[in-house]
Formats: sequence, structure tokens, C-alpha cells
Amino acid sequence: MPELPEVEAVARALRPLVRGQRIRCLHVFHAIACKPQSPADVARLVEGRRVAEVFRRGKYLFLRLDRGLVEMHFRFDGQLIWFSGAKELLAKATAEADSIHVDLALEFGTGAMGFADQRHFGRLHAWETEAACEPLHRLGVDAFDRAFTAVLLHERASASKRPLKEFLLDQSRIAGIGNIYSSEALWHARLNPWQPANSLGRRESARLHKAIVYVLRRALECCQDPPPDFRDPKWWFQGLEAILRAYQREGLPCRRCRRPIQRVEQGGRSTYFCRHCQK
DNA sequence: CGCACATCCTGTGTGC
DNA sequence: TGCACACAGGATGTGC
Repeated sequence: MPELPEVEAVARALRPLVRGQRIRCLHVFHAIACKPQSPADVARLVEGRRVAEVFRRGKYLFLRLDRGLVEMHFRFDGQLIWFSGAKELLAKATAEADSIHVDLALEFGTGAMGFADQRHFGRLHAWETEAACEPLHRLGVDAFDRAFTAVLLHERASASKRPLKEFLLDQSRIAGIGNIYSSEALWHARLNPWQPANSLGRRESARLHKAIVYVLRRALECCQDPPPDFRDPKWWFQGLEAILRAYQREGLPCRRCRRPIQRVEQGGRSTYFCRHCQK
């Protein structure tokens, strides 16, 4: 559930399921998912604790506990699965044929939250305090935070010589934008992905800011209609392709000028853009 | 400090 | 159909 809108939708759907609930125990199926922490570390910090709040920063999802913090990152394919209880969790997570790839799970009185990722890229960690959670403090301003303004974007862009696309992916500057929505925002703002971030003028920064917020808001609307279904592991956010204007549209006509969308490589990742509209 | 690059994994799609 | 290979919505640590 990679980028900000998807994680936000997950946070909203998860909140009513776990807020106020006490974590009875941690189930571990693949210890790699909490690496470099050990299952014992995580268990010690979460078992018996109550979930005070669910919140998101950038692409991270957090459970604030009455004491301590659970930090989750889904990377490419990670997802949450909800089970009615320990019995269903154990049955489905360990079944030989087409089992659900649950790495870790938190058992509550009302059900169990599975953290699943067949590629084992996603991570779930536990921290003694919020202050101890390093990943949280490495993040720049969240793209949905009120503090994320056109002026702030201009300031941060001015401090980076990198191409705009790579600048947007840097979570320590602005948190939450990934490979899809960086291409999308640049398309809406009509900016060239190779343009150095520090060459952005104030007007261009304002345009980019507006595009980022628009693209993420629009995607969040999509992600909530319908909202995440934690019961079906095959479920994924539907209909997002419909709102995409550049991403994964190589060779297809630009929605503004009808010329073909290009795919180029930047920093080892695909960037999609319109050479004609985005100068 | 900034940057290029390898690395962590497994499934799927594509072209031959 | 079988196979090899590129590719995937990400972050981090390394060496330069």
C-alpha cells in the first residue's frame, strides 16, 4: 500500500478496528518482517499494551500505544489482513496451499491484525517511545500536513540540485510521495522531471504544490470508494488507473496534447511524462 | 554532504 | 508451452 493516499485509507479503515483495543499477543510467522528487531523485542514492547491511536506519517502507519509505538511500512506489496480471531489466523496463515502470507500478527480481543507481505519487504517495528522511533524522525513534512505550503516547497526545492522527480521521492524533504504520484504531480504541474529542483521559480513551485495536493487528494477519494477490505488478501485499491494521466501510460496519448507519453529512467526507477507539455 | 549503486525478496508479465 | 529475463507502488547502507 505504498504511497500516502493508500496508507491514509488504510489508517482510516483500521482505526475503528483497533483503537482502544488491548494487544493480547504477537504472533510470528516470518521473523524477517521485524528485522533488525527480534520477535522477542517486539513482543515485549507490544503485548498487554492498549492502542491509543492509529496515525500515518508519509508512507508509514503507526499505532500509538498507551506506552510505546508500533511502526509499519508496507514497501511494495505489504498489506493488512483482519482475522476474526486467533483460530482463523492460525488456520489461514499456515495452510499449505495458497495460504495468506502473514508475517506477523497482533491478536486483540476482537480479532487479529495480520501484517502480510509475500515478498517480505515490509516491516513492522516496535519502539519504547515515539522519540526512539528513528524512521519517524527522518521524515520531512507530510504532504497532507497544513505546514506543507507552496512557500515551504519552494524553500526545500531551492536547497536541492536533483532532478524534480528524484527530489519528490526524497522522504526526508516531503513525506508521502512515491513513484506513481511524483510522475502524476509533475504532469499536472506541466514540469519536466529532469528540471533541477533548485531552478523552480515561485510560480512553478506554487503550481507543483497545487498539483501534489490535488493528485494525492484525488487518489485518497478513490482509495476510499470502496474503502480497504482487510478480509480479502486479493483485494487492492480499485480504479486508480482511471485517474492516472502519465504513470504507466507509455506510448498512450497525453490527455492534454495527444502526443505519446514517454517512459524514461531516473535513479533506477521509471518516470512517465509528456515531452511536449512538460518543459 | 550529496550521489550512484547494490541490496533486501518473490511473483508476474513479456518476448523469444 | 516452456523458459529466461525484466520489472515492480521503497528505503537503507555502502563507498566514492
